[in-house]
This record gives sequence, structure tokens and C-alpha cells, in this order.
Amino acid sequence: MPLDSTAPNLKFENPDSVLRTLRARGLRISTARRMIVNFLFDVSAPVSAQQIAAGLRSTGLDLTSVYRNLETLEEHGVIRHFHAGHGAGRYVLASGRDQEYLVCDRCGAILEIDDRELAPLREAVRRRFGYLVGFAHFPMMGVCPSCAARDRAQAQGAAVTDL
Amino acid sequence: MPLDSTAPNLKFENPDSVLRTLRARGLRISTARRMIVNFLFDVSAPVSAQQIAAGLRSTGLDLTSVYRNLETLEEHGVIRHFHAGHGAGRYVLASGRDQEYLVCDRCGAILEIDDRELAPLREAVRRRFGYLVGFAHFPMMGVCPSCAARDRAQAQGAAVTDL
DNA sequence: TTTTGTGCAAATTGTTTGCAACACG
DNA sequence: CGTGTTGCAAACAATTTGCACAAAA
Repeated sequence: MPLDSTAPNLKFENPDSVLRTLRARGLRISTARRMIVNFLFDVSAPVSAQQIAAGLRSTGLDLTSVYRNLETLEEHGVIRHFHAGHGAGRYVLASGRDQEYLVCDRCGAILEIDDRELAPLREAVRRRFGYLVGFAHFPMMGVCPSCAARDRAQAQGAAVTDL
Repeated sequence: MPLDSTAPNLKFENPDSVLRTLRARGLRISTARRMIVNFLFDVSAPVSAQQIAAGLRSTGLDLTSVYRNLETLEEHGVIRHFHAGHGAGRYVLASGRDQEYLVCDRCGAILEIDDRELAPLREAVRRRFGYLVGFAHFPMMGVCPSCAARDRAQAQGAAVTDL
């Protein structure tokens, strides 16, 4: 089980199955709720509350309602959120799998990783330092392959220039 | 070299050596500056701007000045800062070593680690995912040994109760 | 005396809260 | 119809910025 699990990590095929689940759990299906769930299905990538509100601006949806809905959706296990470095939290639909993340400091690229892939790494940290780490809520931050390549190219250029 | 290195990572024996360095770099030694440097030496632990301002409240030091000084001190390589999960950034004196951190989600405990100790781990991530990760600016977050022990104790108690 | 640095007020970003009106079931 | 939800205004926390004044060198 992942460290940050509070609510169950459910999996949904489509927006309606999410809404039905919410209904079954005693929540009402407001238009705001429906729009947010649809939006998350459409983008199918981690987005901020602002981005959701912006994407749904035309409908007059309020940022506050976005935050409140994200909170309830997360409580009921249909979404999750994590923090990609500085800046706003990112919300994603639950996938049924336990995912952790690798985020690029430079370009913001997000690499989703099945938590089993990082199990050896977490285990190594546990053995060495006694900490039970997790990268689902606070991802590992670093430089992605393409930014690293760009860095190397620049270093190369600089070296030539330096001659 | 650590990923987040911008300014040199210097090492100082005492507040005055810091101040002399700053002076040598053309900065003025204001009372605010001196107090902040002294404070960082006194606590010798990662602290927030608020904590610094609070610790020096009696002197009428303004939070804004704390932030501005921390910024210049960092630019000149005498301090560093990192983000321990939610909440305010933490500032520490530079140590001459490259350090990374492990932070407890629950109790906030901070474990300082020489970056060489995490080199194999970073290397494993690089090989497997291509990302060059670092834990100096965004530490690994997890549950520290004592919180984990407490969790286990509670689980034990719950299990007994559940009978 | 010339900059550099300071305090104070105000703006910014991300997020939360209080409350009256509203609408789902 | 009743209570879960909404929008709006306001509060909040962390941090930044503008500006006139103070103080190092």
C-alpha cells in the first residue's frame, strides 16, 4: 500500500461511472461536479485548480467551488493530488494503480511511475535511513532527459566558445 | 556537483567569517544582516523566514528584510534553502558539503544526508528513467523511524481491540 | 554623500472559510 | 421541501514589490 493512501484508489472508465459512484456514496451530482469530472477525463493529465476553472470559465464556475469539489472528490477516492515543486497542486483522476511521479524542475514535464517500479528504491532508503519515503504526494524533482540533453548541448557550445 | 548549485557552497566557522566574506563581496554589514547571520549560527538548523523574524522580533526586524537578506545571502553562497513539504521554506547556513534531506511528513523531523550517500540512488533513477534527480531543494518526504514505530504500535493496539 | 539596505504598505499566488441564496433528489 | 452545493467576499499564509527614508562605507 502507498504511504499517502487515505481514500481507496478507484478506477473509472468514463465520467458517468465516477458520477454514479459519487451518487452511491450519497453525494449530489451538481453541474459543477459533473463539469469538473468531465474536464479531468478530457485532459487526463495532472492539472491545477486554476486550470480547471480556466477551462470551464465560460460556464461561470467559481474557483472556490473547484477547490471544494476537488477536496470532496479526493475524500471519496476518485481523484488524487500531488505537489510538483513550487506552484499549485496538481489533481488527477484516480487510476486504480498506485502511482508516483518524477517532475522536471526546468520544463515541468511529469513522468508517471507505477509505485512498484520504485519499491526497490524506497526499500533502499528504508534500510539505509529508516525513513519510509513515498513520491506520490511529493514527487522526486530533477531534470528530465530532454532538458539534460539541452544542458549538455549548451555546455558543449560554451566549451567551444571558451577556447 | 549537486543539481541545485548556483552559488558556491562555502563553509564558515563563525558569524564574523560570514560577514567578512560578504564585505569582501561588496555587501554592507547592516545590523539586520548581522543579526540574521548570528541567528542562523545560533540555531544551526533549517529555519523559516518567520522563525528568524520571530526570534529577532525584539529588535524590530521586519519580515521583508529577512526575506531580502536571505535572498542575497543565498545569492552569495553563504546560505541555502529547501522546501520541506507544505509550508514555509527552510533556510540553513552553507556547510561546505553538499547536503540533501529526508523530511518526515508527520512530525517534520529533518534528516541531513551527505549527497554522496544518495549518489547510488540518484544514479539508479538516472539509468532507469533518465531523470537527474536531487533532494537538496525538494527533499524526499516520508515517515521517520519514530513515527513509523508509533504507527506500528497503534496498528498493534487496533488489532487487539478488533478481536 | 552616495549607494545599499530598511520599514511599511500593498500586491501576488494558492488555498480556505463564512454566509446567504440555490438547486439536486 | 430539506440539506448538500454554489457564488461571492473576505481571510489566510508565504512571498514579492514599490517607495520614501535611514545608514553603511
